[in-house]
Amino acid sequence: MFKALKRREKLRSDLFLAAERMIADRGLSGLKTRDLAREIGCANGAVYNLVADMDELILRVGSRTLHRLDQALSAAVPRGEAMPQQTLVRVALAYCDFAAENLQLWRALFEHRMEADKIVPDWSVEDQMQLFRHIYQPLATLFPKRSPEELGITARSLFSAVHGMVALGLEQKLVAVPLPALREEIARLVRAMIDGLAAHGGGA
Amino acid sequence: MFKALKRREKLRSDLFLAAERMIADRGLSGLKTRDLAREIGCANGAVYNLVADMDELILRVGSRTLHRLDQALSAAVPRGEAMPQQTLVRVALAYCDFAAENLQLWRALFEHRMEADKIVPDWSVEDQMQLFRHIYQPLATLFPKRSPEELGITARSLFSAVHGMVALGLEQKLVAVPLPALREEIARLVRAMIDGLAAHGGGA
DNA sequence: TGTACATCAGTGAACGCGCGTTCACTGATGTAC
DNA sequence: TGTACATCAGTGAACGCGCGTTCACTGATGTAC
Repeated sequence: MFKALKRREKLRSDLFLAAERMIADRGLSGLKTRDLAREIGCANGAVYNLVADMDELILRVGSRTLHRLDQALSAAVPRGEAMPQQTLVRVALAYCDFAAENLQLWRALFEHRMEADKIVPDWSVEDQMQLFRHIYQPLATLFPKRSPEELGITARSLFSAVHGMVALGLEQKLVAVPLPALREEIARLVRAMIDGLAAHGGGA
Repeated sequence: MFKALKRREKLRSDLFLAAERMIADRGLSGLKTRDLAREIGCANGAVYNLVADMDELILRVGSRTLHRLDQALSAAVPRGEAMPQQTLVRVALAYCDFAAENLQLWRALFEHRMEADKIVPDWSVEDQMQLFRHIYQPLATLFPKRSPEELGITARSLFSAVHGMVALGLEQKLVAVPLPALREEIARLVRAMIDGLAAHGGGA
């Protein structure tokens, strides 16, 4: 009974690792149940003893990716960094770097869509919320007078803009921008947005 | 012979219109050959007399969308607008509005991926290039000293950032931002980026 | 320790569905004489 | 004007592939007595 439980756990984590590797190598659309089963050494039906369906599996991998991203963003800001502007620039660049180094896994976070009726589990939503603090907190120190709602919107705008630049920058379609140039552009964007906010305030 | 040609032309444009409506209603993944055939009143095999395959059809619809976008952006700038900053803000907002009003068609532009080996036809690439002038030209008047390469990168950055805000803003996931607020944020972003550029120059 | 029984992970063939694309055939239209 | 023939758009059934998911069955593991 002990052994059985252990085995089950082992197989389960093997499954997650295999799925992660498969997405990283071949993209989200390259993830196939039969390949996974072969990879972890079991019949393809057995996958459904470990996981309810593919959606759950993808969300689990996504969760791992988000955690690693969280760590990367934390690591990017030196302990005791006093300037929130600097922090935001560093976080944005770390985001860019993470996306570049984990291209397919990062893309999978945004590509995956659940069927409309199925609800995203709480733990998955929580993972996403957690990350927001990397933007929210520096903004809050930078603009202590602003309301949480204003800060929330600003944080979202900042993220959206940076995300857009990373997404199109890494696409390499049409005009190919080399990574260092992209990083420079992102840093410039973040500084400009912060300056703009400082100058004109949060209201209309 | 005349009649046959006419009929063929008619059917072909019916096909494009039906495809456009179908994408607008149900999204790119809701586009099915059998539905199209029924819609335009022919057998499903006949679709392949009008168009080589689905990729071509989607690109054709995309082309129409890009042209309408082009017109919308042109219309957004009053004749004789002298201030390029204003122009850029207007263009960005018009982009946002167009995306909001043509949500699925606009999404289809970015969702569609051809198989790696197939090449995108020239006329399709050309459509995309054309649009860039709405950003490039105001930037060129604003910063007459900068090289075309610098301006190209700046234009791309500006577009990416605005596009990112529109894309995530219209997604309505997690935090839902109302459209007027989104527009305000976008205007702020564009102004901030321009100011930032004016202040710090184009180099590193 | 041994026997009978229960449980449940594991198996892999088969189900089921979706859907783009092909193809042998038809029938209407146009051409040649 | 009429007849024989050629062309080619149009037909719709069938091909082919991919692939998530199910399910009747097996066999190993654990429990009861």
